[in-house]
Order: sequence, then C-alpha cells, then structure tokens
Amino acid sequence: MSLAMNGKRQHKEHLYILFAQVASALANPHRLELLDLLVQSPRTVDDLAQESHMTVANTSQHLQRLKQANLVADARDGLYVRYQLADPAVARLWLDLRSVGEKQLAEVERALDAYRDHRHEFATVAPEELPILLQRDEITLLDVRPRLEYQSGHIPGAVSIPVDELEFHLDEIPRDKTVVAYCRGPYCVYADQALDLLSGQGWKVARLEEGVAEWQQAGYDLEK
Amino acid sequence: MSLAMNGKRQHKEHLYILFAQVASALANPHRLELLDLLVQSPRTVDDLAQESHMTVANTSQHLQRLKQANLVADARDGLYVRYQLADPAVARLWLDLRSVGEKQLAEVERALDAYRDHRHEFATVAPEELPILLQRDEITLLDVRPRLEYQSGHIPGAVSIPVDELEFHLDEIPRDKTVVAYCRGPYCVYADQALDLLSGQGWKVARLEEGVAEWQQAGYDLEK
DNA sequence: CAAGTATTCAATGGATTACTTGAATTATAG
DNA sequence: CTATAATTCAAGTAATCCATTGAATACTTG
Repeated sequence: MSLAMNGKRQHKEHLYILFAQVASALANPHRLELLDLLVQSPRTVDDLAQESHMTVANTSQHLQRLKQANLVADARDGLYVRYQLADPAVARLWLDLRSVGEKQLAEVERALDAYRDHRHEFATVAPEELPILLQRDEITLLDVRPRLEYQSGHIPGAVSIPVDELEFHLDEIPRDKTVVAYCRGPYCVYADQALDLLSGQGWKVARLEEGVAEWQQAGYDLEK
Repeated sequence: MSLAMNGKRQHKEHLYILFAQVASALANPHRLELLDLLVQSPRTVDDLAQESHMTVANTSQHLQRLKQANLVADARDGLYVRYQLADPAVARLWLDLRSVGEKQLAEVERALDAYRDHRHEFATVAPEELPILLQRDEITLLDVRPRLEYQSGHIPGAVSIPVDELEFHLDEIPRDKTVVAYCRGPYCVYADQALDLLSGQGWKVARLEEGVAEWQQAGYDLEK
C-alpha cells in the first residue's frame, strides 16, 4: 500500500514538474509579448522580431522555447515560417494570467494607470452595447490594427483602417455618426492614437473597452 | 511622437515584466502542489508542509513567494497562519495552466495514463448527470476528502466520509444504490481507494469525473 | 508574565539555468 | 546558384533559484 502510494506520488510530482515547465515558458517578458502578438494573428519570425524589437536569432530561440512547451505551433509557408497559438486554450491562459496580475498586483495597477492616462480622455463602449448600436446604425465601428490582423479575424461590422493610414482615409468615415475604435486589447495604443486624430477633426468618438481577444473570449464570434 | 511611443513602450514592457513574475511564481512544482491543495481549502503552514512532504521552513518560503505574487493570502487564526487563494481567478489560472499542459504535452498524457491506470477500472459519471441521479435518489454521492475540505465546500447532496474512516462507516451506506465517489480532482486517488474498498464489498460504484474545483469552475455551486 | 508552539528571517553554498549575440548552417524560391 | 528566411551553435555572462540551518519573532495559553 505504501509502495503503491509512493508510485502515485511520483507520478503526481512528475505532473507538477511538467506544469511548472509550461509556467516557466511563460515566465519571460519577451515571450509574453510574443504570445500577446500571436493572440492577434499568426506571424512570421521576422514580423515578430520587428514588432518586439529583438534580433531574429533571439526571437527564434524564444519561439523555440514556446514551441517546446506546446504553447505555439509553426508551419512553413514558402520562405517564411509562420507561428501561431497551438490552441485556443493558450489564449485563455494568457488572459487569465494577465487578469490575475492586473487584479492583484497593486504595482500593476499603478503602472496601468500611468499607461492608461491617455485613454481616460475618451468615452468607452461596453462590448454588450455594440450589437445594439451597430444595428441602430448610430456608430461607425473602426478596427485600427494592421490590416493583417483585421483579416485574421475582426468584430462583425467593423471597418478596417490601420491607424497609420487613417489620415488619408478620413473621407470614408461618416461625419454624422460616433466613431467607436478598438484595437488589440487594453495595452494597445492604436485606438487612442486614432481617436486623438478623429476627435481633433470634429468627430464624436469613443473607445471600445478591451480588444479583440477579450471579445472572442467572452463568447462572441469573429468575422473573417 | 516617437518619444511618446517610447514612453508607452516602456510601460508596456514593465507590464510584461510583472506578468512574467506571476508566471515565474508558478514555475515550481512544489508551489504548484501548494496551490493545488489551497484550491481545495485554506490550510495552515503546518498542514501544507505535511501534505507536500516539505520542511516547514521550506514550505513557508514557497508560500512567501506565492504571496509576493499575490496568488495567495494569509490570515492569522489563533496559533496558526492560514493560507488561502488570494482570488478565485487564481483557481481559474491554475486550472487553465493544467488544461493547457494536459492537452498539449504528449509527455503529460503518458504520465497521466500511468497515473490513471487505476481509475479506468470504474465507471464514471459526468457532472451534468449528477443532479438528475440525485433527484431520482438512484445514487449515494460520497465526498471522501478529509473532513476539513468537505466543510470548506462540497457538492450539494454529498455525504462526507473521509477515505481513511470509510471502513468503519460502511453501515451508513445504503446497499441498494450505486455509490458515486469524488475527491479533489483528476490527480486525487482517494476516490479510487474508496471505490476499491466498496466494490470489494459488493456495492455498485462509479467515480465522478473531475473534482470539486472543476465542478465549481463549471459554474455549479458548492454547499457549506 | 512565562512557556510553548508556529512561523518567519537571514545567510550560506552550490548548482543550475537563462539570456543575448554573432557566426555558421539549413532550407526554400526563383 | 544566389538571395532571403530561419534555425542552430558556441560562448560568455549574468542571474536566479533552491534547500538547509539556526536563530529570531509573533502569538496564545495558562
């Protein structure tokens, strides 16, 4: 009996070790940034290296580490290797980690406030209000992420104008409706930049609370 | 503009660093075991040390580490200090980590199979079947965890008989109904031990899939 | 207040692991 | 065969982490 229990105990310990390895793959800021990008859409190593300001070699090695923990998967696409989340559960895990961190670290709260200063200038719209507003045709819903991310999945009814092209496409935006902008998530500044520009030009503007990943996680569908 | 962006970028990096710290608090098998125990019920340092087979000093230090990441909280209770999860979101995080690990590491699957050998001897009951079976009075639902954990929250309708007292309380169990046993979760062996004993004595038995934490996470209530 | 118990602290030693970079290598498309 | 993308390798530095120990602190009970 005690032998059997020891056997069980060893298996149990083995499992904890494996789960700890997954956690330790998450325990690096660069890798979390990579994951955060991959939640938005699959990307090549080169893309990821640029967006995260790392060398390609370094990016590649961090990706290997994530792959080893089965958090991401890779697929060759011509000259490029395209990385993506290995499973939707990974997105959930990342959102949970973030929400635990946000909720509980007072330190984060302060950092977040500093980071969000800008945001509080704008009114916000809750996800559950969106369908109603769209149906009544009272707003223009604007996805200001890079077009690649829009294509890989966006909120139904949204129009894609990446933030850096926005100033050249102002004439496409109805002047009589409020513009509701969104981007990746709570730490994404694209929407704030866009709303800055638009409100300076006289539009009524608001920001969608949260972003695409949270929208999806809340059980709403994305459009492709 | 580029200055502003740098500022933003720094804040963003700071956040990733903080989240990585939470992850690294999770990146140790002993701490995960402690968390797993705390998901069941609050416990004293001494309890935790015994159950995880560590020295008290070592246990205490791991708990400090978890506390620093705001994953657990402590409260003095007479002579003892009682630790508990800092927030229900922590339970969710742990379950997600586990499910990502299980789903994705082939290695875990194998370890799990070895660990579960025993279990496959018994029929299982899915959580959603439970209410019906209980209402029809077709089963006896048995919580075989230590009484402390039962008291801190159990599935409605369950009877508490800790596994090590079971042999002395056989006469309390109706012989004409199937016994459905459950314990902490998928890695807990108490239920298997109990069913071993009972089926040897002629009872019809089955095991509840999963355990208390998963039950609660699935949105069902616990009784106190 | 004194004794006893529970918990934490501080310091050690040692091992281990982690991260980054630049150069060499592999893989693919044209 | 050449150019580009990605991975691997080697190397070095840094950093972290962990278990143990013995002592100190905090608390409760009598």
